Amino acid sequence: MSDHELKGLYYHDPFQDDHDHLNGAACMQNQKFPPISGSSSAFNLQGFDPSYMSFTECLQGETPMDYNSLATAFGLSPSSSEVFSSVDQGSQKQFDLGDHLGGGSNHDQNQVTTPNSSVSYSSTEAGAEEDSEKSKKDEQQKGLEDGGEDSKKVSKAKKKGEKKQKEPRFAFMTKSEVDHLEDGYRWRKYGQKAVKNSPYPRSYYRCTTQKCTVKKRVERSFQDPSIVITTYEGQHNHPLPATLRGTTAGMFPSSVMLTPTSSMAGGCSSFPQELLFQMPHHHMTNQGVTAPSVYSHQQYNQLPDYGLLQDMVPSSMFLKHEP
DNA sequence: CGTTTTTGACCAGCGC
DNA sequence: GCGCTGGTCAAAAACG
Repeated sequence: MSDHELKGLYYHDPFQDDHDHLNGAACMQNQKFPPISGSSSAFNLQGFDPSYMSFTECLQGETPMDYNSLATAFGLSPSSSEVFSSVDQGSQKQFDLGDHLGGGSNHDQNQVTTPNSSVSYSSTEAGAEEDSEKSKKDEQQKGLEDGGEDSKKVSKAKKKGEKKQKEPRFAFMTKSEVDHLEDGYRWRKYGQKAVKNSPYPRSYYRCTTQKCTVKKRVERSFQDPSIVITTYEGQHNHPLPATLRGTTAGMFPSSVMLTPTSSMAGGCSSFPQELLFQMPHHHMTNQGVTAPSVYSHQQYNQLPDYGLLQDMVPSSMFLKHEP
């Protein structure tokens, strides 16, 4: 194994956006957490505190919050193209997930980082990094309509014109036996690829609802096979399939935590169910920036104005799914 | 029989 | 230019 692998620098896919999230975070710095009217707020998970809506709810887009809120919660501003662009472009190719997942050290598992410390993250670096692969792919899709000839193979002649705007994406990790976690939506698998440096393949799913372009990628961590990494891309433009509702609502963790990626495994093990937000601290840590910290549910609730979350803008979540 | 999964092929981008 | 890689397509197979 090469050095970079050992360092876990290769886990880019699900988190290559995370860096962007980070950038998005920077963009969000002046925004407050989505002020949810009355009983709901942010994207906490249901089942724990009724005042919070479930993660699933957020995903569904049924509530006023919708994905936008979730995105916002994650530092993605649906209304901000800037954030979007920074969010979804894969400017970052490498991510030291390895540290988070397996190896990593187990430090600061219960420390609380102050908002200030995370603020330093805001320094964007790739935020304006033009449209990388994403747009290119779009081209691939749309382009080619011209050559209906033999090129029909892969080219799907998509109505060009519309410069498909970058989709917001976010990833989260789930401790689960099953790869494809039920999230309430119906997905159709459209591809599977072997993941570099990992014995586990990555599966590609698309929302089966017509006109819904949401996609998601699911792969298992090669560092910790018990962890499934799910990356959502896009925003559902429809409600949850009725048949699946209810059964999934309670599947998501009830507590929210911000955690140092390196302590993820350990942190998860101490709770029946938990949701952890992983801070995109990759290179940050190298710069001496305080590493993300773990927040208990209570701590989270106590965060004034959610300033912490706001500043930290998690790029991904860690879910522990107990079947 | 309609829908979903499987799977090999294809394409574009990137690094060398 | 070449090889590698991620993402997608689509025909065939599997499934309910």
